[in-house]
Amino acid sequence: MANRTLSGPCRAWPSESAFIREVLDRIGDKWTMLVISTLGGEPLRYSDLLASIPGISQRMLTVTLKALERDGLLTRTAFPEVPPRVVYELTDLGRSLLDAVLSMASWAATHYEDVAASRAAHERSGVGREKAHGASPRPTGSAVTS
Amino acid sequence: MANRTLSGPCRAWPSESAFIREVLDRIGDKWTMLVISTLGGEPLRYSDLLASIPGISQRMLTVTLKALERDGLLTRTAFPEVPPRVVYELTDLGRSLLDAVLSMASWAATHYEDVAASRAAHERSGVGREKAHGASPRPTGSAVTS
DNA sequence: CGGTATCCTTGTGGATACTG
DNA sequence: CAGTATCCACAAGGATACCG
Repeated sequence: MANRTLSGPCRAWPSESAFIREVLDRIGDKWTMLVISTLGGEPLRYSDLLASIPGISQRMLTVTLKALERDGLLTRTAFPEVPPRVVYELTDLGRSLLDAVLSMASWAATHYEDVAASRAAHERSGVGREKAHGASPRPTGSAVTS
Repeated sequence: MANRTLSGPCRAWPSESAFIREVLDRIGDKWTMLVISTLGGEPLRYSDLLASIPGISQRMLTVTLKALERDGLLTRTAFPEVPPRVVYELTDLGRSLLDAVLSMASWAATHYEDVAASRAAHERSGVGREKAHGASPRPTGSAVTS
């Protein structure tokens, strides 16, 4: 589980933007989270990762893996055989992040439909059209929740 | 709090890539997490957000807020006063995501130094040089952990 | 098998100016 | 105050070809 150090009351501190920026710049790209979560179960080799992550290109897999290795989130182990075999595995640090990633995935799995519904609703009441929410009589000074 | 539905044993299922892709495409951009975490404490108005999130442009704040509103993660309430006042507030759905975001921030705060250290180490032993890790006694067919 | 190298398209987002 | 509109730069990333 992720440490719960700072989630006492549900209150976010403003000055921590820097940390969020940091983590975002590292794992907020298109593939990093996917690689981490795929590697979460067990060590995998290059070709396995390539196959397990639909849509990723060789280039991006390599780039992502190198970045993660540099940051100490995974290890790359090459066996000098022929044909070559290379295994990637999360470090403890990597696994600690995995927990946060799974927290995200969990949220996505749970609330996916809610988001989809909201999107659909916004499309219906639509682009350019005024949102036809049932007859709010607009008393003086009433706020408009768009 | 994030539901912990799928974080039993620390094992990631492969087929959930789709969900991670979803959540990533939504909140993986440069500002979304920052806006959510900034809005986590209390409702804020446009100008507050602009001031609280260092480096964000008007354009990106507007774009991000609209996307979040569409997805039902926050509400926009405009008070028809002069000068205009608009307040943004997380919905319950948004707050549920906030928890996962804080989980990320927590990880960043806790492990930031580890990552920085690893990066520094890779720069030192660096680009082109072999990593001189102290004598791990490799058995026959020794794998190379780069 | 496990990558690199190169090229080139695209999306993201910054700067700036203007509006209700 | 709270946006919109327009233009543009840059880098992320896909396609393809090749290498040890």
